[in-house]
Amino acid sequence: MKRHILLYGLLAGVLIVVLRLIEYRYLIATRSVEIYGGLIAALFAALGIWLGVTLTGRPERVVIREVSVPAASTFVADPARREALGITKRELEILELMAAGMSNKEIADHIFVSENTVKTHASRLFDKLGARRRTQAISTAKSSGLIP
Amino acid sequence: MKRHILLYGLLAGVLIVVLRLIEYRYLIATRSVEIYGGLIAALFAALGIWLGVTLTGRPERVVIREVSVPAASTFVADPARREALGITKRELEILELMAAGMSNKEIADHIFVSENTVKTHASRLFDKLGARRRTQAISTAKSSGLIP
DNA sequence: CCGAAAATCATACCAACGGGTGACTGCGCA
DNA sequence: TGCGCAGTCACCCGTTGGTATGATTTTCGG
Repeated sequence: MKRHILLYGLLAGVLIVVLRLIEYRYLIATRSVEIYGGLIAALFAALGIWLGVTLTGRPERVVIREVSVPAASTFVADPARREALGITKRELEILELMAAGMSNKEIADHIFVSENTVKTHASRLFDKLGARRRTQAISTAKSSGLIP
Repeated sequence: MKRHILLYGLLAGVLIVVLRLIEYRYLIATRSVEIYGGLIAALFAALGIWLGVTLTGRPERVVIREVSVPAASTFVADPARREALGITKRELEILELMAAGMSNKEIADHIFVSENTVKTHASRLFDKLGARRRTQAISTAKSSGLIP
């Protein structure tokens, strides 16, 4: 800000000096004041525009818009959470299918294993999650960020 | 924009005319060109500043900063969804407790009714949701926006 | 005040779920 | 090569969940 004003004054002074030099050196006719005037006007107008633009800066208005981000779409399964609880990939797979509302038999048919296998996976899963029912397992897994 | 330029030119012309009139009318000494120069400089600088501010001031740059807001906290249970499926308040209550991982007995103790009552509520709920298991009911209710 | 919807409870039955135990097979790592 | 882990499967048994049917009471709008 102060630099601008100083620069402005300095330029004005230099211009005046230049004009005087021209006047004395080349003895330009007195009535050519219009030429000087126009010159000065153009120069200072340009300077003024530059100043105006520089001083006022860009009026940047920041609008903070709260956008509700669908948690499901931004969900990324990170293995860190899974391994923190000692849950294997297969167990997580069964957990997801359970959360989708499938029965043990349906899960078994879906991943091509026997129902007993699904049961043992589920049992170990409940143990690791500290759940006694599948609904409880789903609930805690959800709040742990294990599943969307 | 165009209006500004026109106004600018007009002002310049008027100023020149005024200066000439002053020059001829009062016969001001030739070497007082500095005074004229300073005058013109000041005027046009002011004009330029005004122009700069006016011209650049218009395009207000709006920066939209999207703030991610947890979707879960913005959840509001609207009765429209519930009634569209013909689900009663009590049934929704049982649904929420089911989704929290409670057993029928726990729900019964929680809302001070018998386990049989919870069972009948649950049965009707499954019927309305087209679910055969509680996990499935929770899953569909969630995707329907019935529960968070 | 009356009737429909909602809420409550019971009984019986069968399917699904969950716990416990034991066993077998690959696979990677020491 | 042996050990541990993940995955697979089986059996039994008790608990829980879900369906069907029927009944009573409460609530609420016309």
